[in-house]
Amino acid sequence: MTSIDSRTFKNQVYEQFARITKALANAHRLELIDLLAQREFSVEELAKEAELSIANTSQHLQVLRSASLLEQRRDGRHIYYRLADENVFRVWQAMRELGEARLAEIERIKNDFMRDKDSLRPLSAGELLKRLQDRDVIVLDVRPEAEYQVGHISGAQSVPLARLETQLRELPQDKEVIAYCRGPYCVLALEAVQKLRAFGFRARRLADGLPDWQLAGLPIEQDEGVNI
Amino acid sequence: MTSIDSRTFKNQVYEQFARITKALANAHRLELIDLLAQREFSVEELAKEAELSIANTSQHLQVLRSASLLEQRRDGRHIYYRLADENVFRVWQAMRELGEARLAEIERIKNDFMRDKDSLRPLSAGELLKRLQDRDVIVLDVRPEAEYQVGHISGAQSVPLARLETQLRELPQDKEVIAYCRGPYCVLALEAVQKLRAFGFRARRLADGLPDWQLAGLPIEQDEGVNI
DNA sequence: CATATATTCAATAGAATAATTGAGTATATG
DNA sequence: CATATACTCAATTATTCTATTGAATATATG
Repeated sequence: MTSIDSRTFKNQVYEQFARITKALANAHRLELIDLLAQREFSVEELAKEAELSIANTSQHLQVLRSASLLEQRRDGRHIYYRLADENVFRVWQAMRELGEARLAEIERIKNDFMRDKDSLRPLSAGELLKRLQDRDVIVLDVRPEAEYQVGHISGAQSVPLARLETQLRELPQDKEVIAYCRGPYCVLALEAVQKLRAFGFRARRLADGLPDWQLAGLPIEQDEGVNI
Repeated sequence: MTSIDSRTFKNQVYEQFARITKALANAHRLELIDLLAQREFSVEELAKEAELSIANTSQHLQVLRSASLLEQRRDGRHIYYRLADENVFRVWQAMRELGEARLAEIERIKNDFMRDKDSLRPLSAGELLKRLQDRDVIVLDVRPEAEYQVGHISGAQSVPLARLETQLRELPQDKEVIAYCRGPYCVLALEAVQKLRAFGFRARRLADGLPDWQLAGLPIEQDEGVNI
């Protein structure tokens, strides 16, 4: 029963952590994780959102699952995947911060895309929280309704992008409208802000998405009868 | 000057983040990062610590550097590498927590190795802080002295493992001795505790290493004239 | 200025990864 | 119970990654 030596120990430990980093080492899998931070999705839904083939999506999901980053459940013909642990999102969040801090390319890509789309600085979570307490703003969750139901910023109303124009008349003109969506690389809030401004509203977007808000411990609500 | 579409935008962004995750997707590179969390090291030193060939170490370092995770400086014939950003360690820390939470293998490997080596529960940082304030313990930094000089827990004394036996007589017998080292997968504190107990001291180790202590904002000191 | 040292570079071979295709499996539906 | 749906599996090909080897480069030293 002789114990392993310290080099073997280190090799084994770092090899285990590398299982996780290898599972994360792919752009599509990062996008899948970013989606799964919203709610569980079926393979089909994920394939559609990430614009991948079903078989390819399935294989990527299995890579993530075999590194223990995802769990699945079957419901009829569908198999739903979800993040196995809050720490999965924490790692992605830390990675995002590292990338934003160190990779100038990311800044450039964002600027390229946002050019002319979003002249105003997005709000931080802290700023939004304060303005919510002052009852100074209207907050719109512009993600698909299923994601709103699983959890949303307290006081936000669900206005999926597709329904935005028809619901415009219900919004008060005197308050600034803040739109938020999935996260900093989700384009829904950006598009909502553009539309709102085109119709004469003062509108800005929240810098981060719901998962960041939630992890920061800020107030959220969920629709009744929804199991997370 | 037409802006890119949102799919291209997402692909580009996630591809950038994948540059980072790909750089991290290797056990040896994770070990190098864990070492570089202590201080800057030359290629030669890193190769020796991680038990890799020089050429292989150099190539791994360049992979990390091209993902902007490391920076280097030349001093004479030596090239010293360091973490480019505190966020690099934060990512590794988040990864460690995820692995400890999700990979049962890690628990098993640690138990295998620690068996008979460390019967007592290690201290958390919070516990050590309290006991330090009560002046209730002696704290030993058992890392190589160069790492102590760059930064150490306030009040800790430098007792590199190799010098431990000769310095034993200087330690008071009436207080518990707490040893700490580089991190949870560093074996130095474990070995120190074993030795101390063999000589009749009450001894335990700190669960995490200096970088975790430092990042938590807990009190550290550094030797004069040392530039970090 | 020749030599030693520390590191990088280039070439190579073997291993692992990614996307596609088509077949296979489990569940639901008429 | 045959058929459709949702997903997984297996095989293939192209690509990328890893470690090794030996040569090349930059700096220090006698």
